[in-house]
Amino acid sequence: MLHVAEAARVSVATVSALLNGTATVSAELTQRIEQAIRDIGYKRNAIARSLKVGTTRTVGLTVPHITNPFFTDVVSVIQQAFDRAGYAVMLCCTDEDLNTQDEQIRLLLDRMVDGLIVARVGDGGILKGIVEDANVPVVLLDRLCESVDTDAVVLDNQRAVFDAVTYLIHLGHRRIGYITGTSDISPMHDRMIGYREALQAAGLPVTEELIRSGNFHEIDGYNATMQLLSLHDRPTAIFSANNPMVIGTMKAIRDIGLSCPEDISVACFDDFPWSDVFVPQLTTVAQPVQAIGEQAANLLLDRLAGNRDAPPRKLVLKGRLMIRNSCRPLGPVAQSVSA
Amino acid sequence: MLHVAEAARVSVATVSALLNGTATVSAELTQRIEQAIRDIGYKRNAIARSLKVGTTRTVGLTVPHITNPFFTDVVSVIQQAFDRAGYAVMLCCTDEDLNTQDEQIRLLLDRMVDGLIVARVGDGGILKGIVEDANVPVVLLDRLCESVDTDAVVLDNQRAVFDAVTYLIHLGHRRIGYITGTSDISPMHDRMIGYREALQAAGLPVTEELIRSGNFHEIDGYNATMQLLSLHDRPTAIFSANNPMVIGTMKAIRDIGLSCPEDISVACFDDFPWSDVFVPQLTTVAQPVQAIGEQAANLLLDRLAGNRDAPPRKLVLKGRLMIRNSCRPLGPVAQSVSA
DNA sequence: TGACACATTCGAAACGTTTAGATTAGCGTC
DNA sequence: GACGCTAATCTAAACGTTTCGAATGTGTCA
Repeated sequence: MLHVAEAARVSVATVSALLNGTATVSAELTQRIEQAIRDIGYKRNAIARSLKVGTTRTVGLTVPHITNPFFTDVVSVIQQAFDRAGYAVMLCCTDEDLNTQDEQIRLLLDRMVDGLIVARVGDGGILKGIVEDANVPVVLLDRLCESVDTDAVVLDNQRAVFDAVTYLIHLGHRRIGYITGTSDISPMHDRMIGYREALQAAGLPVTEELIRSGNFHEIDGYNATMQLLSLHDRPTAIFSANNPMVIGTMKAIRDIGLSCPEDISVACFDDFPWSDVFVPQLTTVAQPVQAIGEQAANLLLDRLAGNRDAPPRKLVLKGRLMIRNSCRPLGPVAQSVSA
Repeated sequence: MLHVAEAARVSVATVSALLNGTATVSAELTQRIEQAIRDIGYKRNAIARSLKVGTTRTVGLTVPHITNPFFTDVVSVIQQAFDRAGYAVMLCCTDEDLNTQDEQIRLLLDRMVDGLIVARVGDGGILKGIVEDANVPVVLLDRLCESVDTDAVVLDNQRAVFDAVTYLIHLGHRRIGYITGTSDISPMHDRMIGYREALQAAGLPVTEELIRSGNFHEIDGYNATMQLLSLHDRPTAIFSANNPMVIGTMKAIRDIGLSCPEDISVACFDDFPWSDVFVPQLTTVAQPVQAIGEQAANLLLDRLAGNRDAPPRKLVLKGRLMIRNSCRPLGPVAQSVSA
């Protein structure tokens, strides 16, 4: 900027004023400055600017795994929203590990991000302190946190699973296996409640042997399914509360020589673009990823626009049961066949 | 840092020296400073540091669409690699649009990223100038650029498609539809050559009516497939050169009332985690996403470590044909049935 | 005792902006 | 012609670090 100022024979203050529109600059100087900028190929150094104005127009986004299609989609939407608003997004993957998450958040905070969107993992960590300090606004995504009271957008997970399991019950299923992730994050906790309540509402027993948990990965879904399928009285349907794990479920069903939906019905959380193209077409609980991403971005953008004092806002969106053909109705005959 | 210095009754220079290990600090002062840092909860301001040292330990990454599973995986790998090296990653999606890409790159450059990994779109734009200025190192990912001579890691696309199409020919297919993206990016260009050469090597004619192109989206694949399937002499196999588009291909096949592989064989580029779980299990060309991501990150990290003068390095990796059951052998009888 | 080397520590000038407040010029008014 | 007002421009002090070179103190050796 100094060079530009010299070339245009003005002060740096005038150049800055012109660039920021903070003061009126005469036509003549405007002309000279713009010429100098072109000649020199000057680009404003946003780092120096950030240091002075105390804002980086950059936000941090952490998710457990970007390869989980739910997060892929949400990240995509969030990125677009911030892009439109002129913000850059720093992306971090925490790999479902609390220490990693804390490191990533520190990294982001070091770089003076203006705000944070966090699909948190585990409980505890430095997040609580950051929210309490209230220096940088935080929006929780997908996963609430008991101890952290801040803006959030989540799904009504309990209701979504309740509906899905109730659907299975209406089809005639009585023994419904349930595969969950670790229950220290709110969606898994809430989904589990939805499962139990659906059974109870239908007067069915909650059988602990039908509930298996894993660490969100395909292999965990595979192992859990293997266990369920080797029960002496195996379930006629399986609901997987996590998307990557359902791949494992399908592989286990295949490897054990069964087929879906003939031998076992399957439903799961999160929709895929290809859900209705391949066989079986999976019945899923679709999350409104577009809305989730946009709302999360909007909550943060609103804080960044200066609305700091409003009390924390929690947005709860509804899932949608996408009924396809991976769950089959169970008549008395069918039941005895598959049992 | 000023506050820390005051609290510890030392100069800021000493605090800085301790933090950076650039000079030896006596045990006593070290103790006092560390205590002060804890008391105050001091965090070093990386923005101010960046301004002074001229480096941000941040890199920019642009991809056309993060929802394309190939890019999802590669982004994930790259993010992890830079995370390990203590770098933050700013992610941008260019939506296959050159202007958007240019804006994103400017945004990243404004923020003084130390380097750039670009899965470019279109040709031209500001990339060429940036590489020539050589201020920030650039690594091209997946897509080469005639006019831009810099580090790159790409697939041997021509060979990969040659192998896949040759496989189809060996199965007995003679009329093989080909669906490509816009040919202004190198992979599409090279894959097309692979297709043509495979046909020629087998003494088969290259029929232009069997070649359709679209803009990388599912809907484009759908339309292209619809066109191919309504030819009076329709192909017995379709190869889709782009992953999202193959979803459209499958939907078109379904909507038109045909089935794969009975009526039409399908193969495509890029593997999915679920490729071998659902029916039909797609035959695909798998890219070594892990290697691609790591190599790209390594090329850039090497430049960032100071190796600026080495000539541009082009890494070409091999694809792998994953043969599953979405392509069926075509005997004379089968051929007449499907024709 | 003075000179010298060495280890610590410090003062102050950068880095490239923004911005508050000072200065200057131009103009109308009385 | 002095005065005040406005508009345009400038000067200089930040922002929070790093880093160069100087200053200080301590011990060693001739």
